[in-house]
Amino acid sequence: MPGHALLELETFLPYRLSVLSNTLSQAIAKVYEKRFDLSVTEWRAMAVLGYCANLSAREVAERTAMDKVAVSRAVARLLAKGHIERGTARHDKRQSVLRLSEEGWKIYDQVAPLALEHEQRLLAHLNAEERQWLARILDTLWQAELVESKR
Amino acid sequence: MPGHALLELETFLPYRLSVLSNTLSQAIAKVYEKRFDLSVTEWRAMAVLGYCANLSAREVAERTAMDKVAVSRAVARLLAKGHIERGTARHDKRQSVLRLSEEGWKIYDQVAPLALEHEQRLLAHLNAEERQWLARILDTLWQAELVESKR
DNA sequence: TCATAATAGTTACATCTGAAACCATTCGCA
DNA sequence: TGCGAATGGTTTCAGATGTAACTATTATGA
Repeated sequence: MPGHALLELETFLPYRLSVLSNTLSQAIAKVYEKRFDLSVTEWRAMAVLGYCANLSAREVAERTAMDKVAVSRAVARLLAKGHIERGTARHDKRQSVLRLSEEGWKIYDQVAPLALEHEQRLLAHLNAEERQWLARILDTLWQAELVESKR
Repeated sequence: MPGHALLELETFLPYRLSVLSNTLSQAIAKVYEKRFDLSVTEWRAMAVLGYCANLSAREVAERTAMDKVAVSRAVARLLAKGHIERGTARHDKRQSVLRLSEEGWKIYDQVAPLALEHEQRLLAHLNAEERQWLARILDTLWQAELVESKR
């Protein structure tokens, strides 16, 4: 095809990242979606609340990189299922205060190890040197892209 | 939180890949969605057909990592817009044969350079050594994850 | 202190998406 | 040959998603 730009998907970074990340996320998701009836957004919210309790919905959105509508819906479903509890911030009645319930913790304690295990299985294919480079490179790209996207 | 697994999203590989890849894809998509009225799936199909013409829908699906329903719909819309042409395989009447139209090429020739440029802008933040490591690591993870996902 | 703007979160609507059912064609094999 | 299974592709339906509009509350500043 003379005269046309050469865009080869197989070696195109955004494409490769996208496919890799999707198959990876789905592989983990498949497990907890069936077994615990949790969507990806729901699990993300739970994951972040398991790591840091008493966040507002906005804070959950920031930390999960989901938008506030997605968080609102995930929170509604998690409340309905009894996986989280919601209070209101004393100093600002607009803000909610979210945390895992007793039940929520039980689920978290099953899903989190699964996720970590999957990550380890994947990282096992890399040696120590490669892991360090990967971490470093992701940091750099992350920074660069976040700056770009805010312009 | 004693006794609970420590899953920190900020350093969790699948999560980092997912966020990075999404912001990256969206950044590029935003441009051609507005300017050329193309969805991500539509552009993916065009990209692969620009690189290799006369593919069947199934082959497009394989190369774009989209499922066949998504491809079917993207193809339908691209046909309606006149961006691609469709024939039938001589040896198998079930299979379609897809290629960019004259019009399609005109759009491809504008979007592909944009995408490549965005990739270059991102890669500019990495030095030669980092780029090599990244390519190598992605290869490895790609292989590993595809094998996993097919089990 | 009051009016306006900004923020937290929800709702409504239109679009997108995936799973499963579906049709047409081809393959495998007795 | 011919019949059941497999394959390529489309349609349907139910659920997910993003944008924009909305309510309630708090911040700002004349």
